[in-house]
Amino acid sequence: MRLSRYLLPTTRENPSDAEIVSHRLMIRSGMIRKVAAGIYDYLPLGLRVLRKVENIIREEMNRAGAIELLMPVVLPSELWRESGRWDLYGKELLRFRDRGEREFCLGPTHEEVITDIVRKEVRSYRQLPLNLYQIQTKFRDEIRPRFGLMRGREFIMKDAYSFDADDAGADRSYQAMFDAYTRIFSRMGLKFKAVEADTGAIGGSSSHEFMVIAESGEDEIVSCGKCDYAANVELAKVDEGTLGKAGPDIPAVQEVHTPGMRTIEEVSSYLDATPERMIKTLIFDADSEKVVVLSRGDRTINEVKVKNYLGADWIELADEESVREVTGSSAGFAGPVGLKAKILADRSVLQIENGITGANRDDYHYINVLVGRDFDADVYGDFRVIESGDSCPACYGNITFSRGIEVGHIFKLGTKYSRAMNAVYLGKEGKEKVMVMGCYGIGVGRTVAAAIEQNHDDDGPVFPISIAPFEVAVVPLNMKNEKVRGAAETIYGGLLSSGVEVVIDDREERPGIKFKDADLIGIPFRVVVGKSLTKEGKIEIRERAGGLTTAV
RNA sequence: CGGGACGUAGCGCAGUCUGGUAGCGCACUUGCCUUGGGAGCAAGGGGUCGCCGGUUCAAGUCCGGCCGUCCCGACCA
Repeated sequence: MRLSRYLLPTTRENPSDAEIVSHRLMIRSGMIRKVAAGIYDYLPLGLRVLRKVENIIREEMNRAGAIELLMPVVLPSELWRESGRWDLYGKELLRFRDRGEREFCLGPTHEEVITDIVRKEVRSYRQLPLNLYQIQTKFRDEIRPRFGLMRGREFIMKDAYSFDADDAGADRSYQAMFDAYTRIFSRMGLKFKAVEADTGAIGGSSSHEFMVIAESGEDEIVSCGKCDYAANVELAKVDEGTLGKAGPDIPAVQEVHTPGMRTIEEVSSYLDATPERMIKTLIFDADSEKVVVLSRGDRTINEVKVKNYLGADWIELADEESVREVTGSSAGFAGPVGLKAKILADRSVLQIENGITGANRDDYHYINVLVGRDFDADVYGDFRVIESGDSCPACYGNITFSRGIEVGHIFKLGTKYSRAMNAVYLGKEGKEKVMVMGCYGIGVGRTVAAAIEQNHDDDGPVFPISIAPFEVAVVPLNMKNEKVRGAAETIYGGLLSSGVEVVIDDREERPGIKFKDADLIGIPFRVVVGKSLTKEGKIEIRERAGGLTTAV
């Protein structure tokens, strides 16, 4: 490829709307351009990197026995109604009608469609297991798209779906994908970690996220230094250790005046107590029911755990009106004493020997509150977020926290979709059985962004050769010098005919611009033809990563 | 959706407070010069100042409405 004939709109300035490195560099290097919020053009250079990533994914999926197909982007509402997700998926599902007023949506994921295919085309246990995948454009109408390709609304995703005769088979399929993902991200030169994760809107029994370790990651993960436990903090189990015992001689509950004191900090400092003595009381709307959740004042309640415990489809912190409905007071004065509601208590509450909590009356709190004596929860369990200071829930080792970018997510779906949509097969014994499913996604564009987040310097991305847009850049420094130009053309032609992905920067630009651009687009090797050729008959080969230069 | 900010040439910005016929840097075109880390000189081209309405002799600037974009939060694969 000749840069003089290529579309490579590099910029010197950072775009004003890009916050993180990968977004800035993808714009500056001319890989992508924004069309609308969360919607991007892939310019030629960006597309080349995208294709590299896709091809690695494709090779490893095929190697793992998965089969590629392609499903539509526009999906009829009927299939989504069958699974129940037409009503549950919410505003992220972009819906519209065709000229005949039939309802459609843009596909955010394809469990329904693939299950429809398989239930129609697969009849016998002899056809199982089956793993089908596609690499295709998805649309999710995100509340807040951000960071370029990191969280777009339209994005390219590899999604695979496995169908097995039984749980044991499904476990094997899951493990095969786990291994394939490990190979995929390794081949891209990424530092990553597979962590236990919540299944969210996709559902199913368990899942792992593949996290590329990077400070700019939107997810926080916890991992153990001693064993191989690693999990997303939104799901990581908390082992509370030894629980405190109620003190025997706590005086009776007493109401105290706390005018305008709503937060843990305000109340604890007003009453000269530590936050550890507060009983934090939050009201949630979960599906159509209202639930009270308690934790120690210094702990953070984990909505995901509450939601999963309740088996709810959605959950949110109750608004002022709902809080008053449940407690009779405004937010900030809620407490479990005397409350008639479903109460879930994190076990950290059991450690409080002499508690302080809201009195369910504006401007009043209770002191001397004792669990079991003054109130009792319906259940005591793990409802809080893991924090530094907690120990590993698997081995009690020390845990560390880091941030990650979720580039892949694999799920054991069980029979959630196959049962709802009647995807059955005839077993050996001639009996009809429900297929057991798994699904496996990789965000292709996000993986490119993650690779840049993890590997870059001040001048641009440092791509590993496996995903670089080109392998070699031949850079003649003076296009007017016939000798320089001729040698560069010879090298370019030679590399080209031996199958190397090579560009020649044959633009009439000065050396500085050519060097900066070569670095900015992240080409792993640069062949410089300049003065050293005319003076010593040498060219230079320079590695983008590390900057090692060799004269040849 | 709550909070905050922004919208002026392809990009980055000034001008808006205090109304008077739109400017700077980069990029682009032409010429000269230069060729080892985003050179220099000269001459050019490029703008419905986000949109609609209002106030005014006069609106990029003041007022109202709308749209778009970004950040924080909530939410989310």
